[in-house]
Amino acid sequence: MKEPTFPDSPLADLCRERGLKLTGQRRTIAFVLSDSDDHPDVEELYRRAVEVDPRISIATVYRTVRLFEENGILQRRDFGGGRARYEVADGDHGDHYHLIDADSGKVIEFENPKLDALLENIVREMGYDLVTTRLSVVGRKKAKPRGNG
Amino acid sequence: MKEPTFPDSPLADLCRERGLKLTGQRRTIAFVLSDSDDHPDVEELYRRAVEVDPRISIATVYRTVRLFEENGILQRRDFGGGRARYEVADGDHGDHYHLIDADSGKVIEFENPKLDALLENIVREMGYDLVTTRLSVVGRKKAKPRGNG
DNA sequence: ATTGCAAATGATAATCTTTCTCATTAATAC
DNA sequence: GTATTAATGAGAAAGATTATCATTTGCAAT
Ligand SMILES: [Mn+2]
Ligand SMILES: [Mn+2]
Ligand SMILES: [Zn+2]
Ligand SMILES: [Zn+2]
Repeated sequence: MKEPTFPDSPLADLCRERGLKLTGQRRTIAFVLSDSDDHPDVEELYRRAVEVDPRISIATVYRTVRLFEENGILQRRDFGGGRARYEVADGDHGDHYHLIDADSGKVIEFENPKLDALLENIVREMGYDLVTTRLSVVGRKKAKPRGNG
Repeated sequence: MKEPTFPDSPLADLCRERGLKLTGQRRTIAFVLSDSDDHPDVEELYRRAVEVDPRISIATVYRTVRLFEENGILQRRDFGGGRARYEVADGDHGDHYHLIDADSGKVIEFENPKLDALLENIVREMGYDLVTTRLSVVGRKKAKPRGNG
């Protein structure tokens, strides 16, 4: 019966601004998401959310990420591996791409205006307007070249 | 009891070269794949294979695309929509990318050496060797600008 | 051509992620 | 505080893929 107390997160505010009903669960999930700077999948979000408020079900996490994505609050990512992953669609964080370490699975973000522009141009020259770019590269850490091999 | 007769496809030969046992089913699936120039999913491959030889199960199609992918014969693609899609990893067809028409779902292939090089460079400058590029863009057909609106 | 054996197949169960159902609960407006 | 309506929880269902296991088959050695 005791409700956990935590401040309204930026995402919770966004939720309100869009006229979405701000339930306890959504407030919790929004808090967890605002607090994350990685790319959790639904199971991981569920774990983090339960830690803040155990009165939450995984069904609601699924529902909420879908809702947030439909409302432009979240971005869904697919890094392979079968489950969707999510991150905040942050205005000032900006569009970015992902490099996945082939050995560790670690996700490294990067931006590149040249790449932005090139993709725009390619698509335009094919007679289309760019709607979405789905891009991730897998790489393997280079062995540092040594003076004496 | 009657076996369908069709010539060995390039992929069937590849299969033999790699020392993979060339079963009737694999010959059929290889034939169907060699005959395709699109990006079928497993269900679609199954449909095409059954047309050539009904003595084939979808389990074997799943097994075979996995085997072929592990052996560099096939490439798996993910265009969203829940099912993996496949195309021949053709040496002379070359690496290419995919533009998906947002309205029709049609897949349009393109190559772009500048893009190849840029991605290589970006990844290298982050200290990695490029292993795989997963890239597809979604676009919407531009309305042709008209002299009189 | 026959035989022997390991590997592949077919049918179906199991798994995994995500969505749906429906009875119950809770958020917002009055 | 009450009413209304939407959201939630628990579990069933769906959809894609993989695993299981008895049976069949490719292929190499006779
Ligand atoms: Mn995927
Ligand atoms: Mn997918
Ligand atoms: Zn990111
Ligand atoms: Zn292609």
